[in-house]
Amino acid sequence: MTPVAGRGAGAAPRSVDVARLAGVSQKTVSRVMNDEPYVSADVRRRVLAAAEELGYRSNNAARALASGRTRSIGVVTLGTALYGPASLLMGVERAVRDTGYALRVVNTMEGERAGIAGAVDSLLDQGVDGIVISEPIDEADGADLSARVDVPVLVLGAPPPFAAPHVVTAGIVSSQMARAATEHLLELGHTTVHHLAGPQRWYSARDRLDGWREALAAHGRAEPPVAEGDWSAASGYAAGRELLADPGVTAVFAANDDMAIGLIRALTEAGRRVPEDVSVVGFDDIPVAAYVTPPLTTVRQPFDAMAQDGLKLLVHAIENPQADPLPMTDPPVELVVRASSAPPPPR
Amino acid sequence: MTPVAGRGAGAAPRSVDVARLAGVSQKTVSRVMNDEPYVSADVRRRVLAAAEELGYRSNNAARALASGRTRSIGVVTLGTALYGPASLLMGVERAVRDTGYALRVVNTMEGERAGIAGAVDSLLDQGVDGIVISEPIDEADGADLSARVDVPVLVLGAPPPFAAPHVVTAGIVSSQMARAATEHLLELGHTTVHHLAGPQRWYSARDRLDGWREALAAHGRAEPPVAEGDWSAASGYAAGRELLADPGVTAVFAANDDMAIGLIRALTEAGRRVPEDVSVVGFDDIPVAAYVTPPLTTVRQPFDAMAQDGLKLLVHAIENPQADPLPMTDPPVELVVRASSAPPPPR
DNA sequence: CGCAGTCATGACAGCGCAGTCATACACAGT
DNA sequence: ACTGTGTATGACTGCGCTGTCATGACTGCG
Repeated sequence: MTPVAGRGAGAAPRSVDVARLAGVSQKTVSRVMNDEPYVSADVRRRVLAAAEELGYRSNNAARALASGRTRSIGVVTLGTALYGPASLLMGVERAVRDTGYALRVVNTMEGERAGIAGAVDSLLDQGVDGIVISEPIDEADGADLSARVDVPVLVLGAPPPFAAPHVVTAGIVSSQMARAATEHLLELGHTTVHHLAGPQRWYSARDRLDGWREALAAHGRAEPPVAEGDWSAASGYAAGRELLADPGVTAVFAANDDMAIGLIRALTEAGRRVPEDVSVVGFDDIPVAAYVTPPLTTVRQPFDAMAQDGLKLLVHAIENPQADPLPMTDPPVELVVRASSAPPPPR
Repeated sequence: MTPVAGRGAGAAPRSVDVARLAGVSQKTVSRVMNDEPYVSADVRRRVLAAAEELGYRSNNAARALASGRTRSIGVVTLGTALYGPASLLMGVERAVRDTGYALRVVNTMEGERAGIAGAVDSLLDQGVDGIVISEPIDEADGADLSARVDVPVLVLGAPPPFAAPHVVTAGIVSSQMARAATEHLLELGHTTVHHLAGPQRWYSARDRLDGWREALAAHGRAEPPVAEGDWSAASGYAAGRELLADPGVTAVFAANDDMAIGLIRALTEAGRRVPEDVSVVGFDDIPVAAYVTPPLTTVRQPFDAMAQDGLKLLVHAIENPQADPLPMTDPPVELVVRASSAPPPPR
């Protein structure tokens, strides 16, 4: 650094500058800024006034260096604008901010070079205090990640793709709700329910598939062949075209709303009415689900609550390194019944 | 810090540790890590090997403190999972990562305590090198923000709500495309086009309103009353119910796809066919737009390209503080014509 | 051969804060 | 009065890195 005497007028004020102005020591300024005890009301007032006057902001880098904590949490997302992941990310942001931490974000596209492990690595480089993995997917290299991770990890979405030393998992009991959605259709009288699955690299897609299987098994129904899409409406449409070949299909549970909508489009174009001929249930309750034709029966997940609950666990793990993980509370998921599901046509 | 001799075995390795192992000075390690010139190939190799062996990561806080730059960019978003903003955020993440910077995110809900200014403030507290404001909205206190901002700001979305010292604006020429969408309907033969506007606190909503006005004016058409929604399908539905009162409505340009879908639902329920009786055009090209009934004519924005272009400007401004802003290139926006728009019914 | 110029490396200081410890004072209990 | 305990403050140091400058080795050239 250039050893400029007196520092340029443009230089940001430091805590010593505030200290000088307030007539106290630098350490006392630090105390005030961190709400530490043992500062008299008078001194606190003077310091705050001085800080205000100078427009002082504490230097985050210096604080992090001195304290060894960055007060930031990193989140790994899949970089899609899909409603589910995007909502979850927003929920995470809100929850993180509520805890007083800062949020750093790294995306990892499906099939991208380093994948989740790479994203986690880059967060560790940045020195985060904790990591949130939102909607994990199965990656060949997922498992070797645990080795270098030395901060608590929260996996939002089930089940965890790897076991790291400080991993907590939270929220998203997709399988239960997938089961409920399937049972809803069975209870309407459908002999069986087809499934339009999400991409099986996503754990949440597997989870929904499992729930569907459980429901069929519990009711003693045979398991029809599974169609797999990529979450997109286009893939739902394509799957719908194929399902048309089987005239016996009367009910389909799609792993998300976009695919359900594509599916309905394919059915409609072919003259199969929804729900009179075929019932369709989606998952996510995207904002337009209630307004498409027909309005879509679907499953609503409380993204905000899941994020909040999860972050509570994560912050607890960060701030109490030795303590046991907090117990998880299951978020209230909800089946929203609309017009797209109805009893099967009479035979 | 506890002055432990020898540092616990669990402590993260520092550059001196790497230096010792490689038999060089700590400064040389720093040179290698930063790809600085004047390091022999042999030394570089040894240093990298030593770093690998120890699992060394450079300490970001220390680097930031010493260099005065955090190599991170902050983004302020509106905290919605709406397709447009969410896509833009994903684009920003990608673009930021491509530049080698880290990304910090702060949301600001509409009507939240501190608003955009507060979000910017918290980013400045964190010490970002640059700020991206994604989809600005009008806030009473927006203007006073400029005072304390000492880093370049990129506003993604037009027009800038305030003039800060280092602001660059990029992308999103909504008004032009809104105009194109409206003209598309006029050219199909509609006498006039109604507009279902977005919330007018959003600049992008105003922008689209302006474009619609321009188109009508250019064709010498009178301006029918404007309905205003809140981007949601529900608000589009509500607006649709009101529009039904006027049997003369044959074409509506909605400021986003969600509202368009809600609108279509209201029309359909009332027995007005789309597009035979009423044409509807949306905005955004959400993933399901092509698969709703009828498939939606809409405007597609290249979010990734906008984010990339904008970030190029921002990074340029960060790294060349004195230089003039780079010129903006207009991103290729596209009108996607589908079944929801058609010529008006014969009278 | 000697000097300038380039390359390669290290010594040293200091970025701005928080942690540790010492100190000073106030008041309570004996 | 004397000790003990709690409160309020400051001096000093070091977090791990980068910037500056010094130094030495090597090159080319008159």
